Amino acid sequence: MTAVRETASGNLSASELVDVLRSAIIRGELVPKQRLVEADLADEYGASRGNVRVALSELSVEGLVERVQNRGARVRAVSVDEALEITEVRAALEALCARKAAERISEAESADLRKLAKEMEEAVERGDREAYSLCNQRLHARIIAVSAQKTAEATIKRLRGQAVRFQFQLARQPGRPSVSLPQHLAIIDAVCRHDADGASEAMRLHLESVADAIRASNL
Amino acid sequence: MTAVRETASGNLSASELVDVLRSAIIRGELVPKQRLVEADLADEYGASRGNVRVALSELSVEGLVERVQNRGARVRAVSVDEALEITEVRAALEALCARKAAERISEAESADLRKLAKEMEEAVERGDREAYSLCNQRLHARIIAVSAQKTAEATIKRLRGQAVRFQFQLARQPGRPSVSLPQHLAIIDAVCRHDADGASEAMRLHLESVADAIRASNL
DNA sequence: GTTGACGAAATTGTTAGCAATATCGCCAGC
DNA sequence: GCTGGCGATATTGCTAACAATTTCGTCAAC
Repeated sequence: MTAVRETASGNLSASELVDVLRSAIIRGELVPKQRLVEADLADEYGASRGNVRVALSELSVEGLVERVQNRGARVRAVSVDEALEITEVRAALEALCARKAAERISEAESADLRKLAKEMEEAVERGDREAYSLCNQRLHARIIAVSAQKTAEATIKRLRGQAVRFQFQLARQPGRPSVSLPQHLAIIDAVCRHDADGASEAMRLHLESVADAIRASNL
Repeated sequence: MTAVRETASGNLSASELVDVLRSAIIRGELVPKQRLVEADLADEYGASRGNVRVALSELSVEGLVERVQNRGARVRAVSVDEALEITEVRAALEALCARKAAERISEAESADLRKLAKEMEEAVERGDREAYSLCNQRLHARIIAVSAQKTAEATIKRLRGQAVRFQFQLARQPGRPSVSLPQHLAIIDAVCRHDADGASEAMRLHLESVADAIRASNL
């Protein structure tokens, strides 16, 4: 006899379960407003209810899950207004990172970034959305890594997790790449030229434009 | 015989315990690097070990507690470098809030802020550090409230909690008020005049100066 | 004197079960 | 037909006990 559920692989520890659930929420496997019944999740992922409980607590601090006393947990639904706020905060934080990155980028990292710029141009040229989206993520991650700002990095990561639904939706928008490509190139150029003010401003403008796109798409 | 510990009042729930422990860490009752043994805390605060466990998990997500698998939890010790990073992130975020506050402040709120400015001047004039420090906190809180940026507010609050040790140390510095007072007044003035750019820049400069003071005090 | 193995004690990780609370369906009364 | 109580069920909150892991002291061997 085969198991009823194949998702339940083995016994997950509390910390593993946090990662699994976070990933499930971010990937959209668990949708906003969906109820998260402790016993069901324990069954589904093959963990004890106590561990599910701890995981839900942590995810609620991260802002991915909403808990109400005695009434359980649900996947938090982020409104458009909230997504805009989050994008503005990200703009401020990533602008800071871009500034720091421009100040301390090395030759090797600089060459790496310029290669990425070329990849992005090519992806757009041949209309490969998938590749462009991946490059986009890599670019933001790379700049944050070069900036070496741990606090900002952790904060941005958490915020990205909350707004991921909108990012996803945005990447599918028709004319989007032709708007964002020049912005991305401007950011890379400024960072590589050690132009701190320029990098900061270019990043801020880029994320302002993201905010505008979110505003436009859901109005 | 009197009880060995009088702190254990009653049975605390998990959510209450989080607040109690957070407060204890921020107030310095539990010092950095101090080990947090689950059984001891349960005993001390009159809660079950399970609830202590959940509370420590949540506080570790908040960045106040450091956990290592199978080796327990301790109060996280924030280094000077980290405090500087945190202050820079706060600078970016609070500058954003100051900008938004300048854009949407009402007449009533404006009058309130100007009254606070007068209070601060008077506190400095009569050398009342305590009062000035309280006004300082109120000012930052007020501007964040007026800005109505929930995401930024939550993020700033968390970061403040982590760096509170340095804030405290800073407030006791001798010449500090004479440096920060004009900055505070400039912020208030710009916000009340609906000068968004000015408010943002004034706040950024103020927190840059805080970063400088931290840098100087611990070198 | 130092090193390393061994075992006891301390501490964390996990699980199952009980108690408390909220939710839902049902039925009487208006 | 609608409203409001009432009991059954579903679900969360909590606790105590058990299992696994790490830490620390002891002691023998070199």
